[in-house]
Amino acid sequence: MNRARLVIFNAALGPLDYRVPEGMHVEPGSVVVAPLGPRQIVGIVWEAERLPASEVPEAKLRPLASVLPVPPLKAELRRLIEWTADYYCAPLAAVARMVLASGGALRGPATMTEYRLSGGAPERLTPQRLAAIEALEGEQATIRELAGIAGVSEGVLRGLVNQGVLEPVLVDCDRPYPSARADFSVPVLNSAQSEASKHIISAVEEGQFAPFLLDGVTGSGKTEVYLEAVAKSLEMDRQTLVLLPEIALTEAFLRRFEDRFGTPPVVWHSSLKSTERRRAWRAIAAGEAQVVVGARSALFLPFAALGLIVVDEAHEVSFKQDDGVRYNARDVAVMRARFEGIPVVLASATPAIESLQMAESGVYERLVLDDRYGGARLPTIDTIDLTAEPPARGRWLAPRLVAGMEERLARGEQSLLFLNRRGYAPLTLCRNCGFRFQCPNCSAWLVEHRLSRRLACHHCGHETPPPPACPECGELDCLVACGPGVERIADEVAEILPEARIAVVTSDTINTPEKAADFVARAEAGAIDVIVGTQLVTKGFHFPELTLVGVVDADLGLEGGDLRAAERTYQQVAQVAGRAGRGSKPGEVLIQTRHPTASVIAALAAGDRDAFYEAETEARRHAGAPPFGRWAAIIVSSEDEAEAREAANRIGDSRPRVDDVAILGPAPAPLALLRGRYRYRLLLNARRTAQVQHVIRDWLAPLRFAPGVRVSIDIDPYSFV
DNA sequence: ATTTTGGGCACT
DNA sequence: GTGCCCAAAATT
Repeated sequence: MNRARLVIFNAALGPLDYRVPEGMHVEPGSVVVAPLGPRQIVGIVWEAERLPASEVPEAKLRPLASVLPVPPLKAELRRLIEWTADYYCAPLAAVARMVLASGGALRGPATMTEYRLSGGAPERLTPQRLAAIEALEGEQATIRELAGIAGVSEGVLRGLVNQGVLEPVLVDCDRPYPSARADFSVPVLNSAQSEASKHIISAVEEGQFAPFLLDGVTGSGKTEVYLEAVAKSLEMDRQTLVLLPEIALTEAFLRRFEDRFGTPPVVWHSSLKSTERRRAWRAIAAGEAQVVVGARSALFLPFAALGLIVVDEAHEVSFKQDDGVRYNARDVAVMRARFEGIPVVLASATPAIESLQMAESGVYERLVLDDRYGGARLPTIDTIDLTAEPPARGRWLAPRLVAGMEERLARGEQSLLFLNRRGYAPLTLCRNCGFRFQCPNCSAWLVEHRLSRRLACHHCGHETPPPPACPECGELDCLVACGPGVERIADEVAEILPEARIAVVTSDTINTPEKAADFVARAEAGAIDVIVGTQLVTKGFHFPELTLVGVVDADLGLEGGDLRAAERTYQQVAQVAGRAGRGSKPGEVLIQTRHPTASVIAALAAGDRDAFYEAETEARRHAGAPPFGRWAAIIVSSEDEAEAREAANRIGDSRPRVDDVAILGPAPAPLALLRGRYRYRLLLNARRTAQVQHVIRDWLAPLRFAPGVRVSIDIDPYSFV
């Protein structure tokens, strides 16, 4: 009898054995439907031959129900799933589910009915019918489309269908994507660019695992470099995956891609509609999608013939997924490239310390672009010490920054103010009694948003309109906003420069691809004088008239004791600084800070990247932080505070003694209440060589917790909330 | 995760 | 005996 061992889509259950009925063919990777209790469930065949018949008695096996009409998952992808589950301590089923993210695609081709002329003649030839028959010669489309082509009503055509003049044709709804052409518009690269791209291109030709760190200053033309490698991959009929951190602002990238290859790439992100998702998924699995540009979830797509992976802005924190399976797409991308035997390019102007370290130790090949493209110079950077040059009372912008903006406005140039804080004010309190608006579900203040007239929690989405009176003391009109957000900075700019045209760019205002495209178009056309934005504006934009960048509060990211705070601040400020002076006019960057001598700020001001990396690398080495040591977190949460604490304490009490692993906690997590769940955390700091995952698995395996208690493991954590 | 089973208990 | 609640077991 044929057995198959399945990974079924149920995170709590391990692999289960089934009987393969007579006449059904399955192989490892086949996607099948299997009975589980009273339900039918999707699973992936993990092993199909040489299965030990012993463990589960044959009589207990139920037969597989069906094989789904999709190509079996390749061994390389199954290996990636196993590695990801193993490394991140996640259930195999949870990782496998990410691969089959398009439920619709599993059902196979969706069809729709189109019509074409059959050659027959209608019983009565009315003028409309005659016109339609003449107009539709050689056409095939849906009734609606044909009606448009022929200029008659759909009713006329339905009449022709009834009489057999138009015949139905079943077609696949998922139309093929237009072909990208490697030779559509070949750019002229400067010598540094062509040198770098030569390395990647020859790796694509060789078709072997080869990791690259494409390390180029902002504006140096990294995209052109890797697009030439994409062109080579296209020529070789291999697929390419380009991972981008924020899919919301990829309009500009898609346009560049289209300019280069004559057609936009296939896009993949979480807010695709189900029909788009199915079309993309099937084209990727069939090997027809040539280039896929996607968010981190695209990493687990079932490419038929992957030839190259590019991770653009590889330092970006958003590549780390922090719910469900907690994985870092940058690192998994390198593993996928290794399993597929293909090159992978990590591109960044501000690489993560971990990536630089890999390059320095020779694991990654480092390709450097030192100069800006087209002779543009890097901007001059200066700090504004807010203690010495304070803003006017009730204001947040120092006089020197204001003067700079006035100058730019007078010259018809653009300014950009960066503040990584959405909304109007991060805290609202009552002037009378001191009441502070707090989220009922999270340990966080509610952020006032004036544009949308609401108080909002940025962690759980809780929203409430601002009340006219204090909910505590009942005093009317007593609420005061504390601290600045981008909306408040925009208000301040409007007061100082009443004639300036201001754009607020945050995920609240730019929340669709259309709005993003509109913003870019207006900024390029010079219809915006001042851009006020959050991290959304730190990367990807190329506005030649933008000559002044102001960092409103460079100290913001340094608060809170996050392990990567210094690195993230450096990256954000360096990236946003890189928006200045990208055209022929020189750029200037002014960084407002209360700690101008802090090493991060000083390095930024001196434009001394190496100094920052050296200091930060030393600090990491000293702290046993990545890449010299490893961190892991165990997060315990429950809607019941006592249950969460009790579970965390039980985990803490049974901690193992391991030489190379220090275990800290449990302690309330920095966000002790998040989305209505109380959270406790244990932190592990291990030597690089320690088997942290084994330690954690062995530690937690025997423990059982109350229902409603969730224990999640975060390997290489980024977010320390 | 979801469904089934079975024990304990109150009630008839 | 029956119904009900909840915990434990099973799901191949």
